[in-house]
Amino acid sequence: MDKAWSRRSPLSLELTVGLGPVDAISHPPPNESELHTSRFSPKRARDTQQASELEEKLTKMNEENKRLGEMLDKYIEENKTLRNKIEVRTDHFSPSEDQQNVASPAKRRRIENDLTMKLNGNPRRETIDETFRNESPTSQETCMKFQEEIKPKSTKIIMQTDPNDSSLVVKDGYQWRKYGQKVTRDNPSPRAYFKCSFAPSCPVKKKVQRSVEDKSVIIVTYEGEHNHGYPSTSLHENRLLSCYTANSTSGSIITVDLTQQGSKPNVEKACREIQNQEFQTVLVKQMASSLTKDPNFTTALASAISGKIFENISDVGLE
DNA sequence: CGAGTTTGACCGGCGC
DNA sequence: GCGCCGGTCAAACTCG
Ligand SMILES: [Zn+2]
Repeated sequence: MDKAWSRRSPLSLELTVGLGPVDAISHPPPNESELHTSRFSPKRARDTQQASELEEKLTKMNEENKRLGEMLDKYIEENKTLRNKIEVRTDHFSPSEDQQNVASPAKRRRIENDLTMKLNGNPRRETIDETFRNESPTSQETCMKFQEEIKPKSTKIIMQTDPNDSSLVVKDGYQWRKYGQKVTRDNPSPRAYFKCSFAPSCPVKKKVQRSVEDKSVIIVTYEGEHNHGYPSTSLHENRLLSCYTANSTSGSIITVDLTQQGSKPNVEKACREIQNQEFQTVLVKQMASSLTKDPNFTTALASAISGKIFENISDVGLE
């Protein structure tokens, strides 16, 4: 396994670098006449200086943009390589190994449960990444686990919620009707089962359960896709959901912080999250899993990132 | 009174 | 075949 990819920690995806200082953006660029028609007026020297400064800034920003683009290309390329290696490894399994690893649906479910357990018990949220990068005697099996995780058309979302809020209600933009609750074997916190309130015309279900170790973290598993729009009119909720749907086809894991849910989104926190190592790890993990399934990965990722950045910019602008 | 929630019963798949 | 477990059903209940 190529360790270079994982070793390049913390995956220096400096998403904010291209934005530069905010004032460089908020000042409108000089128009053509200001740049080129200045005569021998007293203001000329100052204008020229301003113009050259602005041009310099513009050039710098263009360079940054170019660099970001190249970085993105590089990551896409690396993830393609990664995917190829996963496929190669899978192909090299002998039939006997295959039978040992995925002999029956039950065994497959075991593997899934195993993963979920790790997920539930790991507040640092590096589950698959950690499992995947550790080269161990069972690395082939973990490779299969990775594949198992991205196979189903279900999406796991790990949400940070207010620890004081003991309910399992997640405002994701859709309306849900609870149809069951169960205490599962590996988690003392009950698991709640929800159906979309548009059922039976909409088949979507979700499971919500708190993490074993960190009860402020809840894990939401969505199954299926909605065949209708958002009933909710909340912009914030819908933005959250659009982030989810952008990734829903790839069976990826998404981390969302809902601590500020109900009030104004915490911009600084969101911004910090983008730069946060864990967030980046999750992001790149998403990139990897998205690539293995979704040819339109770049579009989805770009919209997810730009959505997050736009959210920050627009909310900062409102301050 | 209707819609949504709670909760014990039930069911099917699986391992032993 | 039996017991375990996750998932679902549906009657009873609650709330607006
Ligand atoms: Zn729906």
